[in-house]
Amino acid sequence: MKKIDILKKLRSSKLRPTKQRVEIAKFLFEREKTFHFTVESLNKLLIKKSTSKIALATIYNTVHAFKTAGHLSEVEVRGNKTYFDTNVSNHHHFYDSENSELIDIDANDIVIQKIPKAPNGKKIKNVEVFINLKN
Amino acid sequence: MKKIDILKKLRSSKLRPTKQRVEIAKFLFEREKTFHFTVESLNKLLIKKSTSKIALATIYNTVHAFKTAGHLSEVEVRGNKTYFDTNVSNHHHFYDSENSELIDIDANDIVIQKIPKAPNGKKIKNVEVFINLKN
DNA sequence: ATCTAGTTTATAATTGTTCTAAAGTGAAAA
DNA sequence: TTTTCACTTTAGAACAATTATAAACTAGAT
Ligand SMILES: [Mn+2]
Ligand SMILES: [Mn+2]
Ligand SMILES: [Zn+2]
Ligand SMILES: [Zn+2]
Repeated sequence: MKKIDILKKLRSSKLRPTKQRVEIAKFLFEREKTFHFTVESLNKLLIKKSTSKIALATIYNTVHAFKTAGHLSEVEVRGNKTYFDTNVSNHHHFYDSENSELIDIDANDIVIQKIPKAPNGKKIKNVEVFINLKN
Repeated sequence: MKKIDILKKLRSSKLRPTKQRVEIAKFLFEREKTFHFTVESLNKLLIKKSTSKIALATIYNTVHAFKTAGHLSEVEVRGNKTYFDTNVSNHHHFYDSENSELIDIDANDIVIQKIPKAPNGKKIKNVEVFINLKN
């Protein structure tokens, strides 16, 4: 994803392309593979990579804004930190608890044959599969 | 589960059956259906139910001790609170985000037909399915 | 250039959880 | 039994993740 697309992405979400947002967006979205992160890990990586310091509150604000805009999704992982995911399509995960690493699984790589029907008055929004790994 | 069994459960796990542990264990395990809770919710319910106050730190200690002993499992739910489960067998969950409620799904009620193989050097520990609900 | 709503920032506040260290207690040993 | 002591409970402090606050800053419309 090129810089011009980053600007489009922000503008189309009614997010002003500020210096901070562009820098974070470039870091998150200008990559080939899915990126899974916590705000803490993202903050550390941004400190290493860039010269200008971005306030932690801004990283929280921006990540939430991107999530609300549908550019990021939240992943459920054991622990008290929140994990985010640049892959916003419907997909599944391996979870390697040794190093707290998430690995994407394409939606088509898991086929569920039998599934219970939703409780009364409820509908199924989506199905998420976690494959926990060990060594 | 009767009181005598609670005492056995504690003793067999090398946990002294103190007043507090017995009270918490009775509350958690003397019921028909699975119970999903957070430490916060458990604390509130214990305050309502019982006369003698149990320190919050004791509830944390006890819940962790029960988890370590294999009497409770931890469930992954979106959010920053940790959820526990009196069902320690391999099973799945509906998750109703409207009211943050978990509902058990028996392991046999979900059949997975196709599953990717674990990454190099890793093995599959277990597979957890979450069915997110909407209204 | 001016204006203003949106944004960033440092810092405080809040929330969930763990730590600490002093007081209390279950149960084994005397 | 009484004694003893490792285990347990407890209040409160500490810590970690996140959110709120409010003042300074800025993108972009006019
Ligand atoms: Mn989580
Ligand atoms: Mn969680
Ligand atoms: Zn992913
Ligand atoms: Zn359950």
